[in-house]
Amino acid sequence: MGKGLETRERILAIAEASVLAKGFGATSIDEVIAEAGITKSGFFYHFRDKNELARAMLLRYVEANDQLFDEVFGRGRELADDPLQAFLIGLKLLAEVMADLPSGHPGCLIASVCYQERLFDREVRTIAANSVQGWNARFRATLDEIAAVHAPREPVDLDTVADMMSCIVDGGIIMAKLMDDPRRLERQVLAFRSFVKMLFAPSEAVRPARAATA
Amino acid sequence: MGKGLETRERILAIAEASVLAKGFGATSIDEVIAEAGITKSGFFYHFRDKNELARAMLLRYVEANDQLFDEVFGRGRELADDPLQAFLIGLKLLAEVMADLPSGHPGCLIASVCYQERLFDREVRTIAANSVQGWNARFRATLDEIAAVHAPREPVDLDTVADMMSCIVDGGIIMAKLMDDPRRLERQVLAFRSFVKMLFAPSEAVRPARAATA
DNA sequence: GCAAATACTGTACCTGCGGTACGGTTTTTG
DNA sequence: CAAAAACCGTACCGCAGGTACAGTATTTGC
Repeated sequence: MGKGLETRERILAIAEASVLAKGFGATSIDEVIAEAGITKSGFFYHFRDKNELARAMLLRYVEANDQLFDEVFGRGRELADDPLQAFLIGLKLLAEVMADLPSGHPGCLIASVCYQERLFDREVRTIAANSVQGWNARFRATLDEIAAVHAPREPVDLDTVADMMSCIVDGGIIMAKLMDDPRRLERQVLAFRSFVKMLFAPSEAVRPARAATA
Repeated sequence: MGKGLETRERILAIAEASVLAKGFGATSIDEVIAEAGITKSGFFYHFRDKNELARAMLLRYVEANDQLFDEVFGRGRELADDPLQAFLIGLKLLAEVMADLPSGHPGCLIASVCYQERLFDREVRTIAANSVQGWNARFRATLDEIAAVHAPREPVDLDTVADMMSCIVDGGIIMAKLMDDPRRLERQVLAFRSFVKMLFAPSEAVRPARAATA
């Protein structure tokens, strides 16, 4: 764990914040190195060019998100045996994490890349696409487990529901940033949770009274 | 309708495409004027600076979207008396419009602005926020009409459901662009439609058989 | 049909940034 | 203590945003 990696990490964190606030094209290397307390030469020692910076940023972002998902949905599985309940708990935890971010979610790097695709080489775009595809596959697998136990109320495509998770989060982030109200993101995640609950939970019209509320 | 407005419109269309593909910061005036077939002086005759260009682009985008929503949901109201059915028809039409775009949805300018906020003055950000707030208010009003007739199955906040509409579309656009598959956006809109349907439509468990499928 | 807006063109210039090149220096590490 | 790693300094190129301003073509109202 040399000092080099530490500097590299600092550069990536600063660059990520800048990209999420101004976009990749408008993120100036000069500003990044000024904030990181290094020189331009130092920067180019770590990254060959801006595209390599983008690649490293994306990989860092994806890894952090993977870890977060592992954490909340793993915890869900620890707390409930039923796959539906486990997923609902995970979503609740995820919503809480989103709400607890000090100054709101800083933004989704994937979305940022998506809205500036022409700035990146194919590799960067491939990383972005594959990452989201990975998350969708993960949720799809979870939904399969759920559907094996609870029959869905509406005939919806589970791939689409899995996609919806990512869509809601990305859309919620935009909404929260736009309105300067972090709770909007939390509410969107919880709304998606309601959707899943409604889709798979036994109808309250059939079994009223004390339905599961987890 | 002078020739000036025509040139102005051409500039705006070209700039919008560029901004959605590369971001505002990376959109060069030189490229825009080259494609528009005018000179730099000509550009600055129409727009004082890049920020004024951004303002005009946003207003143009918002107006076009307003028109689209008027169209599809107005048509929905023409085809059905029940507010729920009218909304569901509107959503179906919207999904069709999204799917029929020749090379997929080009992107949401609002989202683009949101991910490059630091590049714009407060006015631009205000326009973006107000526009989305306007759309949310519109959908909220529609949901109120629906809720007055059909009791929602789950106790969800209607403001959040209204927000969800914008979130799904923005998220769906990102997903579609990322995966290079326009149908993902269509499917997300239809999934939201299923959500609304499930939320307000009478339970099929209670009234099975020939439930409305519009 | 003519004057006055309108809608531009052309040229020249300043600033700042992304990026390259490369030699030198400090710091860390085996 | 030597070699590798992690930087610093400087000088330079080309492009882009933006300003300034004088001149010209085109449209429009009367």
